[in-house]
Amino acid sequence: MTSTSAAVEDYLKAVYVLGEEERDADGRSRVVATTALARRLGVSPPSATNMLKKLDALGLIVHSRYRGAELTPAGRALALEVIRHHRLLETYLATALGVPWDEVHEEAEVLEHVLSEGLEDRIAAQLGDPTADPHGHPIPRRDGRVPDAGQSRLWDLPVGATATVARVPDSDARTLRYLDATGIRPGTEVRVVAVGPVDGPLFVTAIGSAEERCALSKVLAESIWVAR
Amino acid sequence: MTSTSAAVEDYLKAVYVLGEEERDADGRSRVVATTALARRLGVSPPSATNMLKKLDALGLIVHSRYRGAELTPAGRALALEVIRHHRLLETYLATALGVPWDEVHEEAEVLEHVLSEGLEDRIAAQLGDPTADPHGHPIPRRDGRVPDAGQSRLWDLPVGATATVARVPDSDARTLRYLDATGIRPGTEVRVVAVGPVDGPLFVTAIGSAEERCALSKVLAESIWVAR
DNA sequence: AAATATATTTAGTCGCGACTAAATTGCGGC
DNA sequence: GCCGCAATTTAGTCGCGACTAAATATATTT
Repeated sequence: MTSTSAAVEDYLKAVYVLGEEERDADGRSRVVATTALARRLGVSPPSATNMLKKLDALGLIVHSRYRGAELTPAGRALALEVIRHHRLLETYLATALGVPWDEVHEEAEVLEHVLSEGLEDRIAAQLGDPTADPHGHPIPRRDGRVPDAGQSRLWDLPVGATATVARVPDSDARTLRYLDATGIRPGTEVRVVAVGPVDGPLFVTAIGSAEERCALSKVLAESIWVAR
Repeated sequence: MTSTSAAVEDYLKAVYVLGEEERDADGRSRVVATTALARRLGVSPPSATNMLKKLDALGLIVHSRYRGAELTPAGRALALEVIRHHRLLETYLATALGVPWDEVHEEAEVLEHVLSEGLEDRIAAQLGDPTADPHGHPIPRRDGRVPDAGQSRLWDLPVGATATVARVPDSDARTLRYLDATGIRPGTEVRVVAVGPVDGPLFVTAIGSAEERCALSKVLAESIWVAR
C-alpha cells in the first residue's frame, strides 16, 4: 500500500496532467489516450497499456479497453501528492539553493519520488507554505485541494489586451531560457500586440521593459496562462 | 558508464565500509566476505554472490571465488562518491532543514542515489565544504581524499584516560538517541572510568555535564572514535 | 456500407536484482 | 591426513517494467 514505484508515480502524474489539459480544452472529457500517455512518458504504447492494466487492477485508474484511462479518486490523490513534491522541490531548490530557473524541473523530477513526508513538511514550512512554484504552477495542498485563481490561456486573449503572466511551461529548459531572456515570467504584465493569420504566431510585449516584440507559437501561447 | 543503479552503489558502499573496518582491526586484509556483505545489505548470500560477479565484470571489484571481494580503484572512487553524497546530505538536512540527528541517516540513504553533481556542489558550497557529517564521519573530498585525523577507538582507551569524541555510529536511530541523551556527541570530552571483566561494558562519563556514568557495550565502544 | 488508416492491445522476450533449494569448496578439529 | 561444518556458489525462478512483432478494434474516407 505504501509502496508506489517511481514508474507508477510517473504514470499517474502524466494521466493527471494530460487529463487536465483535455478538460480545459473542450468540455469535460478527462479521458487520456494510451498513445498520448506513451509519448509523454517516452515509452512504447504497449508498455503504457501494460501499466494501465496494472494501475486499473490497483484501483488507481479506470481503464476502458481501446478507449483510454481516467484517474480514480485514489489515483488522483496520489498524483497530486507527487506533483506537490515536485513543485515544492522546485521552489525549494530555486530559493534555498539558488538552482537556476531552467534546471529545477529536472532535479525535481527525480527527487519527487524519494521525498519523505517528513522532509516535505519541513520544506513546505520553511518556504511558508507556498501556493505556486517558480514557474507559477499551483502547488496542491496536502488535502488535495489545488489553489487555482481563475486564469486563462495567453492564446485566448484578444489583440490589444493586457494581462499578468501567471504560469509558464516548466519542462523544457530551452523554452524557459527564451522566455526569461524576453522578460516573460510569472508576474510580468504583457500586452498582445498582434497575432498571425493561421495558428499564430502571437506577438506580445512585456510592459515596462524594452517593449520588445516577442513572437510565440500557438502551442507555446496555449501553455502560458495569465490572470486578468 | 554513467549508469550506476542504486543497488550497485549500495554494494560498493558496503564493500568499502566493511573493508575499512577489516583494515583497522587486524593488519591489512580489506577482503570482504560474501556473507558479511549480504548480512549488512539485508540480502541473501546468493544475491550477494551474483552482484559480486557482476561488479567484477564491470571492473569495480576483484572477486576471488570462495575468498571474498575487494574494491578496485574505480570501485573505490565510486563508493567514495556515494559516501560523499550521503554525508553531505546528512549535514545539509541537519543544518539547513533542522532534521533531527537520529533521522538524517535514513533520509540520506535514499537521497544519496539521486543527488546530481550540480546539487552536490551547491550543497557543499553552502555548507562551506565541511569535512565531517553530524556524527563526525569524514566527508570524502571530490578528488577521493578522505580527511582523517589520527583517531582511535574509544574501546582501546585505558581506564582513567580522557579524550574528545570524534565519531559515533550513524545507522541506528535508537543508539543515537541513547548517546544523545547521555551527552555523548562529537566534540564532548569523556573519561573512561571503568571497564567490565570480559568484553565490557565500558563505563564513561561526559566531562562537564552531570558526570553520570554511562555504560557502553564493547561493540558500541568500538564504533565510537575519539581524538586524544 | 466497405475499405483503409490509425490506435490499441495481445503475445512473447529481455535485463535487473531479488529469492530458494541444492551443490560445492575450504577450514578447523581430531 | 581425513571429516564434518560453515561459507560460498550454482541452478533455476519470480516480479517489475521496459521492448518488438503481430493481431484486433475503432475511426475516417469514399
